[in-house]
Amino acid sequence: MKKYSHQREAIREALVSVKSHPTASEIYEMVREKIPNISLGTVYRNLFVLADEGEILRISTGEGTERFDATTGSHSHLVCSRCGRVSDVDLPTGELERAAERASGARIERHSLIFYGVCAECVKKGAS
Amino acid sequence: MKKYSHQREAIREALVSVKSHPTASEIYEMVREKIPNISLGTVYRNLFVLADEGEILRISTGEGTERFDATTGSHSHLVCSRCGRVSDVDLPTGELERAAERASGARIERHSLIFYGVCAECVKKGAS
DNA sequence: AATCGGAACGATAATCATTACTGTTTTCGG
DNA sequence: CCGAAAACAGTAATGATTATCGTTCCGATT
Repeated sequence: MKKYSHQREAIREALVSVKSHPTASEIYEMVREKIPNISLGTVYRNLFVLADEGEILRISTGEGTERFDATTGSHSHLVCSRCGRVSDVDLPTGELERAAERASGARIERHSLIFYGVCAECVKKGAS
Repeated sequence: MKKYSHQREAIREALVSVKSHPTASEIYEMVREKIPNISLGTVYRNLFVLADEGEILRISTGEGTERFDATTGSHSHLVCSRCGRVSDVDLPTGELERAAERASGARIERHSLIFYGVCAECVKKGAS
């Protein structure tokens, strides 16, 4: 049976409370303010549990570290090559999976769409 | 100045010779048959050089290890949850980047689109 | 309220892909 | 052929993620 733990709840709340897409260690630091002696392993374990339950999203940007996102609705991500931030991009991508199934004959369950470039904020600051 | 090395050429040829999407160590093993004492570091270094030059593609599937692809044309990938293989999916995705630029105001340079599911081959074998 | 088995925890060690370092070898323009 | 730049092989270091293990907590059942 699945059990409630306030560690898991604190981790989820920490993630929900930010609009950014923190790494496991960043979440670890956030949660440490509530539960100072929480273990990094616990953070990882619960992030994976939450991701399996579909409560949060795992994002692999290919830029080093895994990131997590409390927004589970279908959306894409942008990795800024200038500031490194990962932000959300709202784009209707529902058609993509069906198109890919037609093109490949596979049974597709989910997808990950990540854009790389310079975010709007960094474009505003200085030229290229 | 950039210099020619037959290690780099062997690495590129090894990658071109397969339709799969090997990891750095798999490429290392392939190249070892031609250059038995090549170093794994050399493989990594040259894969990154080739990727920077745009001669090959780096693929981060989020399933542990980085993979490489000699096919540089715009296409997507499918990661099979049954057999683990990574295969190509030909899908016109040129519109995506423009749509994302409109939605986000960013200047987008490239993107990565990865599908997760059961590949056609595994669907044929046994039911779900 | 006390009990018990399973789930989760904290601490810590182990993995393992990727990077960094170092002294030596190769490439290639002059 | 010569020398500086680039690349190499070998190896050590890094750092994120995983695994282990003895202990603690949760919650259904008495």
